[in-house]
Amino acid sequence: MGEQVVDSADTIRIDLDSPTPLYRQIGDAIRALLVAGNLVPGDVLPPVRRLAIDLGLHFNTVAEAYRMLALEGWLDLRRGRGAEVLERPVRTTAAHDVETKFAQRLREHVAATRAAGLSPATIAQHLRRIAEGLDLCQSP
Amino acid sequence: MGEQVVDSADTIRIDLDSPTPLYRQIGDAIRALLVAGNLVPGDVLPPVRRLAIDLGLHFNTVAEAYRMLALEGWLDLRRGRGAEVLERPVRTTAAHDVETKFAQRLREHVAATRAAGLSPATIAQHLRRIAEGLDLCQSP
DNA sequence: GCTTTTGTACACGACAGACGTACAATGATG
DNA sequence: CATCATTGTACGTCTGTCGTGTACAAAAGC
Repeated sequence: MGEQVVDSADTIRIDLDSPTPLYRQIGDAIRALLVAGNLVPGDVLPPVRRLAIDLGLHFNTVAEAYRMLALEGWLDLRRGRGAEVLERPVRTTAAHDVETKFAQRLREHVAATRAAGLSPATIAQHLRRIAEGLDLCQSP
Repeated sequence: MGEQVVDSADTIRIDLDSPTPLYRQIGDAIRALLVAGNLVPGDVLPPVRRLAIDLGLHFNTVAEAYRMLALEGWLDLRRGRGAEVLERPVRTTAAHDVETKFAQRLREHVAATRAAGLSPATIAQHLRRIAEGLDLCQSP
């Protein structure tokens, strides 16, 4: 235990022109790694200053992202020790609201991407790929 | 031509607690309707004040959303006349960047939803449904 | 022509985001 | 044990954006 998996700019891509805040972009990207299993309990994230340099941002921005994930229960955050990935119970307590919002956002995201010029076939391909990954993840 | 399809709160759902700006939520929702074909060229969107009342927002917020869509080429916006849906060439000019960002955002959105407790099976179901819709849309 | 309707322009207040600086707690090192 | 580097935290500041209020301009209806 205790490996460093997040190789910064390699897996985390930041878009300075995006309307979504930087700290949220970082947090979202790391959460994706956590859910995917690229980061497992016991792993230690890079120090905020280290990751900040690699991303070309201020370390307080990275710290904000870590705090967001800590509030969600993903990280154990202590000064002097770093950010350690916690065991997090992935409860399947689905509220109706969650599903509704997910579906709507998904439609909107797809629509925006179509409007941006990406072909429906390509979009469908990505959607199916993710869906297959989810099947494997649940009952192998 | 000239029908009013957007029945406000029926099809457009606004989340006041969301970090994404209200005008963007409105615009994204309407864009989804446009791409889906629920709104076709010649249709007229409700006046900004009307839609604002239905959504419980300020009319300038709705106007901002309309302007966003007008900049993208979806609407013909003139004072006194209203907002008319335009014929918009859906060019399939896919930049690599668009596809990459779409895939990343999609992964992050799915991860966040899983973290929120929605089951992988349900998520996969939604993904496949959208994918099928895209297939029909392209070559029936 | 006058009134109503509809989008526009612009200023204002509030808030969040990103950064800079100083600090506190942990751990390594001698 | 003392010291120091490392690491996250706290807080102030500034800029930009968001939502709104108010006044205006153009088109349509009567």
